[in-house]
Amino acid sequence: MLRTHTCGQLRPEHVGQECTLCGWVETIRDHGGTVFFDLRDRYGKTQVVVSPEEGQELLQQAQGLRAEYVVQVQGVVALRPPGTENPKLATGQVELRARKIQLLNRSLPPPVAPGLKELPSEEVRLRYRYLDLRRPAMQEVLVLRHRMTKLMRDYFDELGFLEIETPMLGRSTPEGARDYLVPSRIHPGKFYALPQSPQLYKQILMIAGYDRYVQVARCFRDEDLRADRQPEFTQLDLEMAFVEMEDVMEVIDGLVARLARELLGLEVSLPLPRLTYDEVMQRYGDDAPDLRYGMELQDITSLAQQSNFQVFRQVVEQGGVVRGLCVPGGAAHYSRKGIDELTVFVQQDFGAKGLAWFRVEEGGKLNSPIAKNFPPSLQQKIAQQLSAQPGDLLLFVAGDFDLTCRALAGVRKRVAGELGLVPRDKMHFAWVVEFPLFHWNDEEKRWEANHHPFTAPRPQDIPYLETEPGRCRALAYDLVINGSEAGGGTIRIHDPELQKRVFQVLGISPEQAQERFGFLLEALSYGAPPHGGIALGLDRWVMLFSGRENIREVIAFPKTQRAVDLMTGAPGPVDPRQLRELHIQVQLPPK
RNA sequence: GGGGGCGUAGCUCAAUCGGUUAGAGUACCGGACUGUCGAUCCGGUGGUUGCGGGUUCGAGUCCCGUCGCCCUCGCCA
Repeated sequence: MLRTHTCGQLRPEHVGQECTLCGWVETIRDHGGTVFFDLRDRYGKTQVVVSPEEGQELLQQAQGLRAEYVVQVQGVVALRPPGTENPKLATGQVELRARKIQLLNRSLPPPVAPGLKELPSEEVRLRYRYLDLRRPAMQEVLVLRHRMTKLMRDYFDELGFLEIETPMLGRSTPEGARDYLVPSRIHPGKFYALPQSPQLYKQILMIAGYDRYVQVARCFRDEDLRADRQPEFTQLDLEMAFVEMEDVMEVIDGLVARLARELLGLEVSLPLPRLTYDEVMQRYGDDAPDLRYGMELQDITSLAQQSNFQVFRQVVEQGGVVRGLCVPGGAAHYSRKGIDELTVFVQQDFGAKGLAWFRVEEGGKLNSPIAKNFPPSLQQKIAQQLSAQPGDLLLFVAGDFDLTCRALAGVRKRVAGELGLVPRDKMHFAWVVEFPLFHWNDEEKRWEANHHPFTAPRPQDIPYLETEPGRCRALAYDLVINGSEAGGGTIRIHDPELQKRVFQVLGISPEQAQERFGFLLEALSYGAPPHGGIALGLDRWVMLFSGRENIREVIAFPKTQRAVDLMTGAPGPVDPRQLRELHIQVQLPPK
């Protein structure tokens, strides 16, 4: 070893000991006669002192050091002179009096480093990720990620789960997200697909009798990126045989409680709340609502119908709804200009026709350019239904139910953020259950699976599978943390006949089903046990538990919004010979 | 594919209504200094204002195009 201790280790008890530290030079304080510098590694910082008594050569060597040089320092641990202790450092009681400095490596002036007072742009941080990762904030989150993953593995190990790896090179299935493809050299014109999730393999494992499977699984989806979405991400994936919904949810409840306790020191009471899909869509317009604050949605369709406001009346006549929410204290916070911005927001982002608004005055009187269309008694009823207080702002969207959900959920999130209504120190966990099994794709005029085509319907809904697909609810459960979809799972279909019926509803012909999932249908025919599972978005969990607002902050080497790795330059061109071997001809899009 | 924001020294930022030689802090280079910890003090180097075009007597500033980064809608079973 090149060192005897780490830079976070030395304490008064080490005083007098000869020791050797290795690390990166942080700030250098050169007084001409005496030189101080902080030596840093991932365990902490220790002040090194170079005195003139140790000789001119050592002093000059110290004066030649620069930020991020790598050095080995041999010296004696000493108590700092009274009054010069540094309470900001864990090692601040002591210092290392250098006797010998070995320069292990130089560094160019770093564009980003722990010693710099200003954090550079994310672009610079990503280009020099190895420097960015030296910062304590990045180390903290990677340590948290490690601890969380280990706690998860320990927890499932205790419950008898086996971690089993599944292939990265699989087969493309056209359902779901766009695949990342890998060409086959041996089979010209054929491709593997990287897994979007280990879904089919884990079902096969259940059939194979490995009744408790878990995996920290890398997944790939070639879709557009977001603040909480990377093309390559990690799931804590698990599957259990001989279980019902509640069994899987209970296992995850236990995991949530343990992680909250071990990582955050929080006690979470179990079972976690269970809400139905219909309920959250009514109350929040969002299947993953942030339940740390209120501002619930209210339906005023019948009241709107009684008004003289043509916009509302027309929408209602055409079968639409009018819904809204009450922004506490919003009347003062949102000027006319601020409300205009919200209006543009719902129009541009969600396609709403507009945003109706009222300022609430004393006695439930509503003030707004459109208030004249609402008789005083109606104004009072509206104010009453939204539990509005003077000074509040009421916002309404009219349209079909789905549109009002999306627009108002967007408004609720945005307004809560702008008014600081989100208690950022709180954590809220909840389950959302009873999702529709299918949703209607209006463009392609067909039913699509809401989760995936292997999701089991509730037994009581099976009779309506063919007649009223929209009425069928799934044995599905999403875990929502602070308004983020943090995990989702389902009970799977284990009956090949039922699976065939679902394929039929989805417009997947028996031939197509055979072609795409023949192996699964076949496997289901060889004694498949009832089974179900869940996948947790590990990156999002780390985000939520560390309070980071961006998924790139919890991934060591993330990609930009255009899916580029700024450090390596991936994706990059390849040698024509490689393409020839893969039988691939590239046709670039016309410019 | 659509909407929005940003792009000036290695890094973080400034530059009035379009007006003189594009400034500051920090880093870097040189000098001074024996208890600092964002050391301090003195001096200095450093610019294709992302790129290309246009308008103008004159463009960092206005217009068009393009590239990059971020947020977002669509998309993400």
